[in-house]
Amino acid sequence: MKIVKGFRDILPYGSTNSDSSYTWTSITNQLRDVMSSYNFQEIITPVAEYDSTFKTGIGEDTDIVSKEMYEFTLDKDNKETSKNQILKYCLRPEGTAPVVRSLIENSLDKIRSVNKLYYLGPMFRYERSQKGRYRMFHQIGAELIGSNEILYEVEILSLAEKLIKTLEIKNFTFQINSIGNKESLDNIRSAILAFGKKNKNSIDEKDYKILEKNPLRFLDKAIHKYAFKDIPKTIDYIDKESMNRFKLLTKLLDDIKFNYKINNQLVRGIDYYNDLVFEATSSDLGAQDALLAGGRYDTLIQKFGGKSNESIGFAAGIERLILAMNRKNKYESSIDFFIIYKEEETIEESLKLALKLRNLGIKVEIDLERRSFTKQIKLADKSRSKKTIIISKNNLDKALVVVKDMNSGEEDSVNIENNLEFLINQLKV
RNA sequence: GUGGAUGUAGCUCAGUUGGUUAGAGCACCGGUUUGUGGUUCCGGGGGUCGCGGGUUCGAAUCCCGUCUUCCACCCCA
Repeated sequence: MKIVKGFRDILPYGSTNSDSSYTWTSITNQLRDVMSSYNFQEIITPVAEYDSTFKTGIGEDTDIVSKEMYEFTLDKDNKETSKNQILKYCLRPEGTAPVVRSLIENSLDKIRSVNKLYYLGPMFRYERSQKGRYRMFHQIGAELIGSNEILYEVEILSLAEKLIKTLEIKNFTFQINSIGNKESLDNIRSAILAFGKKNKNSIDEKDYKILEKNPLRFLDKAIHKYAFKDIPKTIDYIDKESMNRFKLLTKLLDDIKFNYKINNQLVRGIDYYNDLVFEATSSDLGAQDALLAGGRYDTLIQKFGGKSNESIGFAAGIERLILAMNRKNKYESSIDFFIIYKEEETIEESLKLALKLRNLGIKVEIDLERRSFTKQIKLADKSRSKKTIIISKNNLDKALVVVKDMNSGEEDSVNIENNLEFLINQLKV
């Protein structure tokens, strides 16, 4: 019995932040709250899709689709569908394409002219795993579908930054670039291709193949190996409108004191982007240093058969965000009250009180193994209870219990028959 | 897919040129001490030494294979 390679369990007593369920939920809740504060609403799509969603969405030539997808077919399908039509499923490698698929399928674009959506869930890519790169990983992403208003770009970038800052991640950098419209992309490609041909002798055979197949990828990944001067910059080839947009965006970002660097070599490994592309990296992560990445994708909805709908979005890797937080055991589970009985004969009354408090939504633990008083208070301490309720037979006859604050050591006597509110109020202090 | 490391108790690791019932600390369980806890002391459970072959009288230790995890390439979140 073994977990799938590159997949991970998240456990109740995990030793690091990313494999402990308590931390995981605390963090994802915080991220959700940020999305919510920008009024993005959650969309939950299935983990599996037909392969066409990603082939037309991301592009067949991308690494993600051509070699990293978990694809499978089911023999059972052959009986249900016509024999010459083979259904191919895949586990989703990213979130944008499914969201767009769902948006069109459910006519969300007709219900609202602008949709502000976010998703959070597992993604799957068949890659060699290493630090910050797993075959099953989680992304939280935002998609703003239905407008090319440049202020939304500001909003999206600010949202992305807010996610990072909320987790108190320190060493991060935003890089932005514009890759223009489709035409300018073609121009950039041919410019890089021409540049590469001119310098063919000084480029490795392997890199030259990348160059021929995907010039943009070469620009993004391989060019830093060489000390070329006059490398084509995307910014020199983009159309005038895109150029103006980009200039305006940088001005708006300066106005709100958003910290960024312009990287004219930055492109993305997914085909659907145009104009703005961006990426946030962390210097604390090693080789897999991208915390989040995204950009504008004005033509994707049309590719899926929807009406023209300009859009922008990004996705953040949750495991990487947690790694970049660079702190251990910051989040720890605790309980409100640990109920301790001095004499075993009061155990049933103690349990009754525990159940009563739990019904009020209070987090209560009690040892039901009839352990000694000393043992119980040690357990209370170990489970990080804020307070203990100490029950003894003498007090119980008068409906009294002792409430002890485990931090200060202070004790109060409380009447549980007519002053239960006192206990509850204690939690707010 | 390429290269390099790793794998001994739940965790972090010892284990000497192969030699008899494989160890420590932490954690866990029980007891003890501390006025009702975070301390002290004592005891206990728990390991097919990643897995499979091979060499040997004898393998955690040597050889081969395989798997896992990690690091880098690559790719990306």
